[in-house]
Amino acid sequence: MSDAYDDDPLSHAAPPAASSAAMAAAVQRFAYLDGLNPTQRAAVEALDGPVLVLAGAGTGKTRVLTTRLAHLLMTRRAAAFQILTVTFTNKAAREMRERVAHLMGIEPEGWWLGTFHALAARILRRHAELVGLKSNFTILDTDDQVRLIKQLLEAENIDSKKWPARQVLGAIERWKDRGLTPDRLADSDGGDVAGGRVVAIYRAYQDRLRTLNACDFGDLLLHNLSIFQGHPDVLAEYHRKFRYILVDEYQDTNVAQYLWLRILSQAHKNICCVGDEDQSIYAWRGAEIGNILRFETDFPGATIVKLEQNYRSTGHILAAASGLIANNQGRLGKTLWTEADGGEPVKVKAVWDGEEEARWVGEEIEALQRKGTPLSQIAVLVRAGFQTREFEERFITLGLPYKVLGGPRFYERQEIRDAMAYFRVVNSSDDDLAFERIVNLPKRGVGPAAMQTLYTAARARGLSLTDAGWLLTETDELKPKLRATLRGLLQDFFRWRTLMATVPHTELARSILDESGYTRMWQEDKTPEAPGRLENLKELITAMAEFENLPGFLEHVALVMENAEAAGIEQVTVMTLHGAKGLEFDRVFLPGWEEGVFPNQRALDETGIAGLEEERRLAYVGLTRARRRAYVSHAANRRLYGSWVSSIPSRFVDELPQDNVEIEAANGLFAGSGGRGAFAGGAAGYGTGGMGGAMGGGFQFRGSTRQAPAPKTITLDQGAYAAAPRPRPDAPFAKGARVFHQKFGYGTVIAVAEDKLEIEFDHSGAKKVMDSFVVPADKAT
DNA sequence: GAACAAGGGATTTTT
DNA sequence: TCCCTTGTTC
Repeated sequence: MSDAYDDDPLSHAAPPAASSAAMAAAVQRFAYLDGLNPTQRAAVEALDGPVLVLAGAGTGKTRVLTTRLAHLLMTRRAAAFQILTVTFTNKAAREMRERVAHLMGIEPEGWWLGTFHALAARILRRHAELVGLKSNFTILDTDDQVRLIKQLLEAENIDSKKWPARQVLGAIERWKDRGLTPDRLADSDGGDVAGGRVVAIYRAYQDRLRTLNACDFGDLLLHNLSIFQGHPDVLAEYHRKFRYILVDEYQDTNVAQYLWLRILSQAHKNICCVGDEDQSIYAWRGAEIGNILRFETDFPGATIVKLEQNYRSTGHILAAASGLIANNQGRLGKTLWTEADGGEPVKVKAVWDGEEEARWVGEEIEALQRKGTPLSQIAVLVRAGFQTREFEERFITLGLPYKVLGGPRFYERQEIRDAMAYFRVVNSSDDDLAFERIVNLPKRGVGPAAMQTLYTAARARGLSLTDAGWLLTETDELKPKLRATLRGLLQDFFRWRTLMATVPHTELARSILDESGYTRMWQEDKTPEAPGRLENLKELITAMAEFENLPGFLEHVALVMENAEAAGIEQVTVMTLHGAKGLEFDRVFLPGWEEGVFPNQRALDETGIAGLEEERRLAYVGLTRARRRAYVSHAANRRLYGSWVSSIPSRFVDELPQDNVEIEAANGLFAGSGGRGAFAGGAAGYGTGGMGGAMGGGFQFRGSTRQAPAPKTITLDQGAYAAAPRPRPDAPFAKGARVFHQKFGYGTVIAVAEDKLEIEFDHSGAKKVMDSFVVPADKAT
C-alpha cells in the first residue's frame, strides 16, 4: 500500500479486514447493524461526505459511533490507520476502543483514536522542528504555566495582586482556544488585563515556551495548524492518510479544534461529528457551541441525522428535561421520546436550609436502599464543589457509603508533580520549569538569591538553567559550598540521563527519587500526610511499569492525568454536574436549585443570557442522567461563605412542566413551581451587592414584598424546622423582648424555655419558635 | 528558612 | 467559613 504512513510504526499491521475469519463472517451479515433503530442505522450507514449526528441524551450515541467505526472497517472503506477518531476524554477513547474491539472480535491495530490533544501531540512530535521545537518537547501542566506567567508578570512589574497569574493565563488560553496567536492580536485586544499588557505577556510567554522546548495544551493544536498551513506537503500526507474522520462531543469543540478538523477533512470531506447542542456546558473553557449550530454552513452538503429516541429515562424525566431546555434559544432542536412508561414524576422538594436538604436526601436514599436500589445507582449532582460538603457530613453521620468524584487527581498531587519534575529534567535538560521546581527540593540551600544568579547567567547567554548551572560551577559567582552542591546535583542529573539508555526506567526512577534525597525528605517529614505521599510515590513507579520507557510515561501523564476509578463498590456517588456528563444512574438527586447557586450568579453576571442558557443546559444534563427518577431540591436559606443568605427557588424549577413534577414542601415552605419565591420577593438573595447576610449574630432575613402562602403553625417537634440554622443570638431573648421573625413579622416574647420561645406575634397570634429564627426587633430590616 | 499572622478570594476543569 | 497566598519576624 502506498500510504504516506507505511513507515508509521503503528501502521505496520495488515489492514484488519483481512485477518480474521470471525470478521469475515460479520462482514457478510453486518450482524452488528441488526439491533439499531432506523435513525441510528442511517447515522451508521451515511459514510460519505460530512455528517452531523445530533444525538440527544441517552439515544445511543456511543453505540452509533462505535458501530460506524466497525462498519467503515468491515466494509473495507478504510483500514484502521486511515480513520481519525477524536474524543475529548481519554475515558471516551478507551471505551470506544474497547467497544469496537468487542464488536469486531479483534482490536484494530494502528488506528488513530484518541483525544484532540493526544492526537495533536502525536502529529507534533513528528514535525516539531517545523515550529521551532525539538521532538522531545515537554507538555506543561497548569502549575508550570502559572509559574511561568508569574515570572513574566514580575519581570514586567505588573501587580500580581491586581492581575493574578491565573487570570492572565486564562485570557491567553481563551485566545488559544480561538486560534489566536499573538501575531493576530493587537496590543489593544487585551483590554486592561494585566495593566493593558496581556498581549505582550502572551508574546513573551510563547517565546519562553519555545526556548524551554515546551508547549501547553493549546499549543498542541495551534502548532498543528501552523504546520498544516505552512507546509502543504505535510498536510497532503495527512490528507492522503485520513480518509474518514469521526468526532465525538462536537458541541464541546473550540475554534482551534474546529479549524484543525476542517483543515484535515478538506480533502475527503468524510467527516462525521456527533454531538448534542443541549449538552454544551464548557463554553467557559472555550467550547464554541456555534460550531455545532453552524455545521451545515461549515460543511456544505452535510447530512444531518437526529437521534431522538431515548433509551435511558422515563417519560416524566424526558418531558421535564425537554420542557426545561425548550426555554433556550440557541438550539437546533430535538424532541426526545421514549417507549418507556411515564414512570414517576420529578420530585421537587422545598426545604428550609442546606442542612435539611442533606438530611432529606439522606432519608430518601435510605428509603430507596431499603427498597433494593443499589447505592451505586444513586447520584447526588451539585453545581459546585463546595456543595458536596454538607452531603458528605450527612452521609458520614448516617454511615451511608459514598464517594466524592472529582477531587484532586493523582497526577496533580504535589509529590507526584515533584517526582515528575525530576524525571522531566532527566528526560530533557532544557526543562527549566521542572528544574526550578526541584532544584531546592529537598532543601539544598539553593535559595532565591542563588536562583537569581542562575537566571541571570542563563538569560545572558541564552542557556537552559542546567547549562547555566554547569557554567557557574566554574566561576566564583556562587559561594564554594553552593557551587559544590550545584555541581553534585548536575552530575547526578547527568548520570541519570546516561543511565536512561541502559537501566530499566522504573529502576531508574526509584534511584532518582532515592539518590536525590526526595524520598528521604518525606520519610523524615512528620506531618500526617507524609506516609500517604510515600505510598503515592510507590504507586507512581508501579504505574510506570506499564510503559516502555520514560518519555512514553511522561507523555502519558501529561496528556492523561486521570484517576483510576474505584469500580463496582456499593456507594452513592457525589459529584458536580459537569463531572456527570456521559454518566447515568437510576436515581439522581439535584440539590441547590436556587437562584444564584444554580443558575450560578457569576455565570449570569459574566456572560448574561449565554451564561444562563449554559446553566440551563447543565440542568438538562443533570436531569437526563436519571433513568428512573430525578429529585430536585431547593433551600430557602443557605450558608454561603460563612454568612446566611436567603434565596428563592431557581427559575429552572419553575421551568419544569407542572405535569411532570410532584411538589413536596416542608411545612410552611413554598415550593418553586407554580409561584415564585419562598421568602424573599424579587431580589435574588445571593451574590451581587446589597446582601444582608447575618447580622448581630442572629439570623437575618430580607424583607419580603410578596407573601408566602399562609404559614401553618410551627411547632417545635416538626421535622421541617429541626433544621434550625446554627448561628444563635449571642444573648437569649428575655420575656417581653420585641423580636422580628422573617415570616410572622414583629412580636413579643411571652415565654422562654432554653432556645425555644413562645412569641405573641402582632399579626399572627402566639407561636412557638426556635430563638435562632428571630432577631431583636431593632435589628430587623 | 521556618513558623506564624493577615488578607483576599472562593464556579464549573474533558486535555 | 475556610483555605491559600503573601508578608513578617526570629
